Amino acid sequence: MNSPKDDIDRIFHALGDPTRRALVERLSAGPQSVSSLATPLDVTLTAVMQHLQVLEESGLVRTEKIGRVRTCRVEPAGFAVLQKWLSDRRSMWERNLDLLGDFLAEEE
Amino acid sequence: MNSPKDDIDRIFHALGDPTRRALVERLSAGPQSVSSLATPLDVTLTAVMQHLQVLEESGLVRTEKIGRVRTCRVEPAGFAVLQKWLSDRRSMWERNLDLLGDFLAEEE
DNA sequence: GGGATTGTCAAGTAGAAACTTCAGTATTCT
DNA sequence: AGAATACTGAAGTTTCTACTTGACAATCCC
Repeated sequence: MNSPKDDIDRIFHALGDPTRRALVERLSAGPQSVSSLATPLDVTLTAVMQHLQVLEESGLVRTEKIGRVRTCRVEPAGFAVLQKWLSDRRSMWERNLDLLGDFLAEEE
Repeated sequence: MNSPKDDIDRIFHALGDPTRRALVERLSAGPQSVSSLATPLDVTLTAVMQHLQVLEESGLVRTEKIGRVRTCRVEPAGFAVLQKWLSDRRSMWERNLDLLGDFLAEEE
């Protein structure tokens, strides 16, 4: 019962928050621990944890705890869903423009 | 003073709402009036108007009023910004994987 | 002109989301 | 063992957001 519709919902919701997007951007440069992610941000560690949980549930980020440190990294598969949504939209309106072109061509 | 950072912020925020995403998806199939967009949705016309305003401010949708009807259509340029953000992230983590590969190769 | 259609504006409300504090646990370091 | 580090969980607060209602304006149709 985990439809792709829900996936894309969670993904866009996750990226809708600027702090979470900043986390993703920093993780794109490479894996990091929770506290190193928190350091430059002016929010508490708890807040960062909550953001990471949202990101993880959306499938954009994967985390793994070893010893007492939890390492976070980007999960490319999540981004593939986003890329697909974008491509689907584009192909839709491009098809419409083509149809319009055909129509106009037949007019003359 | 309209940095690309703000652009991407508005774009992701706009798409973070499922109703707005539904509007975008339907507009991808072709231009529509506000009321025809509102009909299948179980929210008021006013709510749809508010969503469209957010979408327009984000640059994802363009609207034009002729007579009493406002026609809405997708604005591809807005999506290009989104596509670029996505490509930038991907190229970042791909580069990192390459570097990791090089490092591992030198190990042996 | 009069009624129906289509959209706009202002103000208010309910629920969601982000963030905080604080207390607690597991792990590592000395 | 004791102190420091890194995170976890529960609970409360505040700010934001989606949505509504109701009054109003412009346009179209008969």
